Amino acid sequence: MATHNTDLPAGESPASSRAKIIETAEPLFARQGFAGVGLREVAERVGLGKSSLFHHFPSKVKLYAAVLERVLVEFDRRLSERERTAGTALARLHAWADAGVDTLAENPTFGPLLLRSLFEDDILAPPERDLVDAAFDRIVARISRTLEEGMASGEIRELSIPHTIQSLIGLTVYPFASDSLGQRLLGSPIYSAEQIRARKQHLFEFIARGFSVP
Amino acid sequence: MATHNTDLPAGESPASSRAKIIETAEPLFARQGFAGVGLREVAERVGLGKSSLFHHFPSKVKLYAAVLERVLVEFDRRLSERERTAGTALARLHAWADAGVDTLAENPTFGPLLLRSLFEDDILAPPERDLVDAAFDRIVARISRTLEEGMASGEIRELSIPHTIQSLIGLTVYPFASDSLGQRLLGSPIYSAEQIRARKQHLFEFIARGFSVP
DNA sequence: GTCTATACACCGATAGAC
DNA sequence: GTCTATCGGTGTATAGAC
Repeated sequence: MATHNTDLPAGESPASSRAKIIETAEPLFARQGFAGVGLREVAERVGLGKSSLFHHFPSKVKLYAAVLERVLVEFDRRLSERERTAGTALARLHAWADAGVDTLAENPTFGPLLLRSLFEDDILAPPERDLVDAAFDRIVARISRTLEEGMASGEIRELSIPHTIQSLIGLTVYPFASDSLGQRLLGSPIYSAEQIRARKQHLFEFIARGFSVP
Repeated sequence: MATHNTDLPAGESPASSRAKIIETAEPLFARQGFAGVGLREVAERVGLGKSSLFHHFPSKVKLYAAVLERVLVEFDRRLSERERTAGTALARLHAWADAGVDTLAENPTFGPLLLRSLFEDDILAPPERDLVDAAFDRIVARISRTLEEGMASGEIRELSIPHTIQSLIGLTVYPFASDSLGQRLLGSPIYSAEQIRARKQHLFEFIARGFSVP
């Protein structure tokens, strides 16, 4: 009865325009950052007039927030798939590192966007900011819980949980944000199958060695 | 004989305006990134008219390059002070991690700027880009050499040098770029004496455990 | 070496027709 | 839901007086 067509082809991208705009803006924000992207460019790529964007998002900031939230939620979802891994805490951390690298490797915008969301803090304001923070907190809580569990059971050595989380981010997310440096350093793109495998192995070894009891 | 006063008060900041502009722009670029900073704001803080900046720097990009280069050169200089540390390769890596953290802790703009220089690659073009790349390469070469040396002598286990460098950057630089996240995670700013100490200890343990032979 | 004035493009955002 | 037209403001950069 609505004037809008809410009945969808089922299976076909309902996406409306909203999802399409988010997907189009995502790589631009990832590469250029919030300030570096103009809505004109986004609109052009979507195939809309600039003003039409404002029908779907009331402001540029809210579009950016929508992009970030989608990334964080998806990243968290990918980790959650491994929540019930094996028995030991260390095995779960290993599985999460594996899932994290897979997710970053499959989505080249995720590394830069996640990194930006972590150190460019003066873009989002309280209303949208809270959504992004909440998504991030879920990820942190997930890891913290398992670290505590492992330390309690004596499986993992005593270490500072916040510093460990920072280290895990630095070891996992950062390398997938620095694509060009990675390429210069490694000789081949970090997004190549070969380097993804190498990165995983490197990361796993650091986790195993860094976390095991003395 | 020159019309400009090239004779300096000796000890007093010669700085002319150039250095002052760089120092003023540095924290702005660190927080907001290249695209997020307007020359109007820089000029205001320096106490000049906007147009006067162009007398000292022919373009915004060259100012940004000058800021980045200064940071990279200074960072490299701080590492170089420990070049002749102790005897063993592992001790030198330890000393460099120590110096790196000290430098990042003393210069809150360095973390964000270094991180930006590593993953925002489409800002600088070949002429200025080469200067920044060269400064970065000196740091990488320094570390690579010592890693190779340690691996050759059997003091350090066999590992991928590029991936290890990426890991060291992620473990050392990244945490000092994410000030607000650090604060939310840690409870107190990463730039507090207490957290600097904690970060160092954490980092040292990861290096010792991650690099030692099986 | 600093200033005022200006050029010209683009910014995010709004109004209102269709 | 998309469009055209337009708003006020800012962006980098230049010209030229002082």
